[in-house]
Amino acid sequence: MGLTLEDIARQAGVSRSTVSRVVNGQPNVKENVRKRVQKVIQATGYHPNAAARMLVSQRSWTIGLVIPRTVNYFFRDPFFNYLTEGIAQACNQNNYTLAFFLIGNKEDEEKTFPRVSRRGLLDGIILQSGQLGDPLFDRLVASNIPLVIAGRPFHAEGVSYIDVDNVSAAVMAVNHLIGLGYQRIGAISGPFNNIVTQDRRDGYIKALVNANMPIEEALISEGDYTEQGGYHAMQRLLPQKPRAVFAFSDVMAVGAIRAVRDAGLRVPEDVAFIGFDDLPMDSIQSYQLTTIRQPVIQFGMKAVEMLIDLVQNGEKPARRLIMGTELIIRSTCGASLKK
Amino acid sequence: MGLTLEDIARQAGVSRSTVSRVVNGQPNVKENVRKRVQKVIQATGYHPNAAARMLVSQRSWTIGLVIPRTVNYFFRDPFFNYLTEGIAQACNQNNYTLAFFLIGNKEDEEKTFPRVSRRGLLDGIILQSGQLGDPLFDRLVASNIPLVIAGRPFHAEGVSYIDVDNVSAAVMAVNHLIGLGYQRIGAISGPFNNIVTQDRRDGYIKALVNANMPIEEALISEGDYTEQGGYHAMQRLLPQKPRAVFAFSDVMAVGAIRAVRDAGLRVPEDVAFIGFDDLPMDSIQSYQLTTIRQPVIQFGMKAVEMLIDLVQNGEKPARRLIMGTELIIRSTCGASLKK
DNA sequence: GTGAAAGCGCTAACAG
DNA sequence: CTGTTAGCGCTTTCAC
Repeated sequence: MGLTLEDIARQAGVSRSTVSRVVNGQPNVKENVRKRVQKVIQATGYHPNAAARMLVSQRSWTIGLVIPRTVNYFFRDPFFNYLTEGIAQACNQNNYTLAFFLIGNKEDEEKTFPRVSRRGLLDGIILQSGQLGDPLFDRLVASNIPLVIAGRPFHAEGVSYIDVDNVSAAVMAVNHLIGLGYQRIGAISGPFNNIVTQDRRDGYIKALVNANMPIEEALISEGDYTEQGGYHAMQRLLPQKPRAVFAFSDVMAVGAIRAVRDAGLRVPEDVAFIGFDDLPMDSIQSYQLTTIRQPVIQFGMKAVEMLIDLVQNGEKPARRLIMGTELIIRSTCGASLKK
Repeated sequence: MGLTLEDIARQAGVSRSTVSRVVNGQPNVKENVRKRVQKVIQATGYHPNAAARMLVSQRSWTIGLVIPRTVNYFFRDPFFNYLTEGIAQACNQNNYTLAFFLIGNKEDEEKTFPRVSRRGLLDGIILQSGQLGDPLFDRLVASNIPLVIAGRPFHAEGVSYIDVDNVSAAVMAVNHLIGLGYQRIGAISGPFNNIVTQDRRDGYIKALVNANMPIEEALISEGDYTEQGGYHAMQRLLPQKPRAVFAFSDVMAVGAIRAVRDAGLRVPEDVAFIGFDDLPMDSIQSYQLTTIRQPVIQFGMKAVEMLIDLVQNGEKPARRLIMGTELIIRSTCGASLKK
């Protein structure tokens, strides 16, 4: 351990530069010299020192993933597992290292922020955000380091982001229910201070309007993207006698279905359901949920690719990428009953 | 952007050395000079360059978390969320950066391994392992970088690790069932090639032996730490008519309980249950599971602290830390029926 | 207390 | 094609 270019150069009887060229696969090295150097590298198990390389090249080949726990679903929502998976995968493929920053509270933020924004450590940052007024968002934008927001931010001028087309996805979901002939279509939404929630709600309304169906506030029940939340939201919704429900997440759909069954009703015969996410979760599988599939892993990978683009080709103009979704028909929507 | 020590020094009318001392909070700087320098640093928003600091100090203040997906529960098991949370938290507190390596397949491994083991990038590594014959384990040990295994490894000579006392935990679980007077106590285990599984199984057997109860192979049913797996394992176990079951994870317990109910039996009146983990999961909450609580977040934090100890004080002798668990009594064990 | 100077290990002109 | 040289930005002796 502790080998340097110098050591390899000496052993191979060449100069540092030549070894450097070989290490970096550059041309302009005679084949037999290259072979000789490679042999020494092999034999010694030499690896170039990352810090030195970073310093001289002004590139760390590291990107940061910042997850504020205002997005406090980190614990519970497998969304983050898949997002992280996608990001990690893309980092691997592009030979980037992934630095992971989980920011819980204000104190964390103060301690961690300098590391995040310190030059030299990170080539760029992916921020998983979407919460209204996230203070991290402004600080990161101000810190002037290449930045990609995973999820459309509230103030999007000049910032690059990637998002799923939640509005269209919601329209697709509700259209599916409308197409099956259901009249009173309810929604179980997330917290309204959340941009994803707002988009899906917009889509829900848009689909109803397109179909000339009435919008009833009472048919929208606010959940919190947890199973419990879905259960209670459904309990509040039940008196409105919805014939079908669009739940803004599969997890909430499961909770809502439980509430329906506890009330002595059947799914989909009495209340039909469509969810959102389609992450392969153990606890959901048996429900045969009709749902909207988000390409979460792809989403993570694209975020990395966008960030690398920013790093290599400059941050202007800001990049945008909106990803599509897919309707997955299973049994809770009652489509099979109609045939 | 692009400020260097030199710039600050010039603006403050001192030398680089002095600025460096101020930045690093060293003594031997006159108070008024310190103030002056700090003011310039404030005003300019200067941050020292991480790469340069790494290079000269030979310390990256970065640790790597390596998760092989042989441990392919990453997707589905919230255990990793909590472990990661604990690790991230401890990194924050100690001013370390966390680099995250998710290694899926052989190809990933080949691509990523050089980055993991390259000197300069990482001060040390936490490996989440426990799978029999994990090739990463040997490579990492050989790479001679400070290493902590999260979970007791199969070959433990000379390597530092942290683990939960799974044997005692399982004894505690089964003793609880025995104490409630149950006779035929079954187990739903994980895959046998897994060291955690083996330990819990050993504990299960030990408790029965201590109580002079017979060991029946047929009462141990192999699951895979998923809900489905628990369901099917229970279906196979049901003909043995167990009066109580120790499931090696809460998720499997939930699947098993479903199987019991689908068979027209009641929990805990016909079959009592105790699980393992006690991670706060949405989909489990309503079951009121009696279980063994693992301190997963603590576990992650301790792993980081152990690694930092290794980095700072040398890797010899190897460190060991075995953490205790807690019995959480709720309703599935039937304890309340006995009163 | 403070500054000058050396050097961490590497890359990238620039000569030859 | 290959070697020499000059830094990247910082920490750290060592003088003063």
